[in-house]
Amino acid sequence: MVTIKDVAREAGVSVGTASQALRESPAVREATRHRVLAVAKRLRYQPSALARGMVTRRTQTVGLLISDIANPFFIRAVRAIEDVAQGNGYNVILCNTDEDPAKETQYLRVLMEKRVDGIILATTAGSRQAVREVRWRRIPLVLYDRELTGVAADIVKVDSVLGGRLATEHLLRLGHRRIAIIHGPVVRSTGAERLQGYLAALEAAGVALVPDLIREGNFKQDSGRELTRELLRVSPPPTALFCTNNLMTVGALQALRERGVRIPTDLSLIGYDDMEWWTLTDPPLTTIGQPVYELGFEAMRLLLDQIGAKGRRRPRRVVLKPELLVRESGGPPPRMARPNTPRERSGLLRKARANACDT
Amino acid sequence: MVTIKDVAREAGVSVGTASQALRESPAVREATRHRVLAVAKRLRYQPSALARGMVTRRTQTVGLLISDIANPFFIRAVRAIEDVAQGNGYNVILCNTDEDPAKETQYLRVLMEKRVDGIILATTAGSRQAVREVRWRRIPLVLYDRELTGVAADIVKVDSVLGGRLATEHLLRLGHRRIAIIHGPVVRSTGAERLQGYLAALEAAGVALVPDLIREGNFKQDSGRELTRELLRVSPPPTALFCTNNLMTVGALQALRERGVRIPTDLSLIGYDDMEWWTLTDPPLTTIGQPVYELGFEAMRLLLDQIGAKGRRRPRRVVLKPELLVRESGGPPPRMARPNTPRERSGLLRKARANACDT
DNA sequence: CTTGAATATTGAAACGTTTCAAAAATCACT
DNA sequence: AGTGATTTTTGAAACGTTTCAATATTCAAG
Repeated sequence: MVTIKDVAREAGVSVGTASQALRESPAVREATRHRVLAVAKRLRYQPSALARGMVTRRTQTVGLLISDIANPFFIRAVRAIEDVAQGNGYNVILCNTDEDPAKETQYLRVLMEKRVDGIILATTAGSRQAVREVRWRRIPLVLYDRELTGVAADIVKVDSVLGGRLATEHLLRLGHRRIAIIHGPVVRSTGAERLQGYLAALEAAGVALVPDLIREGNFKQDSGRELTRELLRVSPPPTALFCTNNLMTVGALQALRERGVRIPTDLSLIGYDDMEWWTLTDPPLTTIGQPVYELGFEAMRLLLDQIGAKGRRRPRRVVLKPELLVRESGGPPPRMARPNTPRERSGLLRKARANACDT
Repeated sequence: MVTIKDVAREAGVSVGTASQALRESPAVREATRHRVLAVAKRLRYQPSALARGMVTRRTQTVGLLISDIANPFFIRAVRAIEDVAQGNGYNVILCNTDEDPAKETQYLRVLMEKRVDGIILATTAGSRQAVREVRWRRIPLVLYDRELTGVAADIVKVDSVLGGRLATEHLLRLGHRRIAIIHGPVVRSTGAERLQGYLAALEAAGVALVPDLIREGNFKQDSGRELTRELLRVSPPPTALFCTNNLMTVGALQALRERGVRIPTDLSLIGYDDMEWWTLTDPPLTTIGQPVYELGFEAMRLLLDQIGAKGRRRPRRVVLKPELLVRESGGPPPRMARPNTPRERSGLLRKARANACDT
């Protein structure tokens, strides 16, 4: 491994001068700088970020913990965060916690050991102790998307209560009263808030709650599929379903398709988060959209701000607004559309009838 | 920042002993070890990976460069690679090059500066110089998914010539003769190979090539959409389209939908790579599937093998097989269609008829 | 008790940088 | 040529670990 010592020797200068020259310090003479740079190039000198980090106490690296790398919602944020980081001379170490608090704790430890300059965290809410450690060490921290009670840190999020309300009100407006929800884990702030918005909207409309229609998923595809299957077995079945994140919505779509339930004829579906291919599904999906890029952008801005700040600032909050994106998966409830029996909605029956039609 | 010196002082031992104790070396007495560990915990001692890395010349970190983080194909590989890495005590730094050679070059430099123990690279093929540097420094390297001519390194890939042939033969078997292809950049080995498979299949079937039906995209969604629009303007239009990666296929779907082209009635579409939600599109898509998890798994195994190896081994190649996944987006070309009206299969028509039945 | 062997601990070098006070070289004036 | 000011360069400390030869301590046996 060729070190700065080799470069210095070869260029006939001291190590100190070589270091200065390589970092374009103005304190070194033009001629010397050229000589050193030439030698460095010839020897293929590559500075060690480890050594540099030790003495400068800066690594120009930030850690980014997301809870699901398969979720496009986070991926788009990664883009934004990377863009801003790159533009400011920072590298990003991306860690995927898979909604697993143990993994989150472990990654936080690794990032601290690597002496990152700051951390952006979409928490699973199960790693409070580790997060406290981060704060205790005065490592710049920005919470992303999800709150963490009891931890005073900067946060960037979307108003999920509003999101839950927008979705539910939309369904109410269409005439639905039996509205099912598959919400996320209530320990995650997003899970709790979207549910809260749903409840608030129903209450405001004077619609009674049906506990059977309220199910807690885990923000992953499988739970969306499984819980939708369960909901379809409830009697009488819901006329509308609100699925509170994108992956669970994909799962719901699978279950609905497998049961032959027509959207929105038999059931209205509203999802959460926007995805490119949701205009390609059958039918295109009505969802709650979130300003994802902005979210990531703001998170990184806040982090840089903390890194640059002298003392401790008081925590800042950035709360963005979600919006309702109406496409074609919402419609009036079945009995309002047509005066036929509730069984009408059975997928099996429909298929049977469709076949009959064909003959 | 509390260092190992503080721990040693507080525990009444030398720095050397403290170090040993913390790493559970058997050369330190039980009692001493306990004392040191207790102090470390109390002081919230956190070792510095930087300092450790300097002296051990190991960082227990590997770099993973993928070319598009929005592409589920790579994401699933990331999972596999992370799983294996984690299981062997390694961390992964994930870098997204966005199919941009400049970014790739830059990331390779950063990873070398960070002294990662190895690199897994899905190359854009535009960073040959930087990759040579990696080899020159004897940093373990595994090429992933894509070849890089002139660089002798381990590689894990899928046989894309075969993939291209399987797709094309499937369309030929359905009776198509005007088969369009949107292939990837021929500078990427995957781009070139899939095209090659397509050409070989056509030639073997004695079907003349139509240059107008052969278009080069960039593996991103936009190019899929744009090129599909162009293909639809060719006269006479193709009866089938082979889209050689998943994102371009999404783009193609958008273009087809926007033009009201029915699949497979008006046009048969075959994509590449499997995605969860491709069973949810209208219609479910026939594609070439690749053993993604295995691909990642093998890549990390090879890398660990290199890291553990003494001297230089001769490069290994792992080539996996793709498979044809037949779903519903392929059918006979329009004029060969069954005696009943081709429109029969149209999604719109189906809906209309279903509604008619209901009344 | 001694003694020699076995076990545990110490202390210093090394890893590759940056930083900065001090020394050296150069420059601009007499 | 001498002087003081200015610009360049040097050399060593520091960053926080690991490693390992050298020393110190403990143990078992006589």
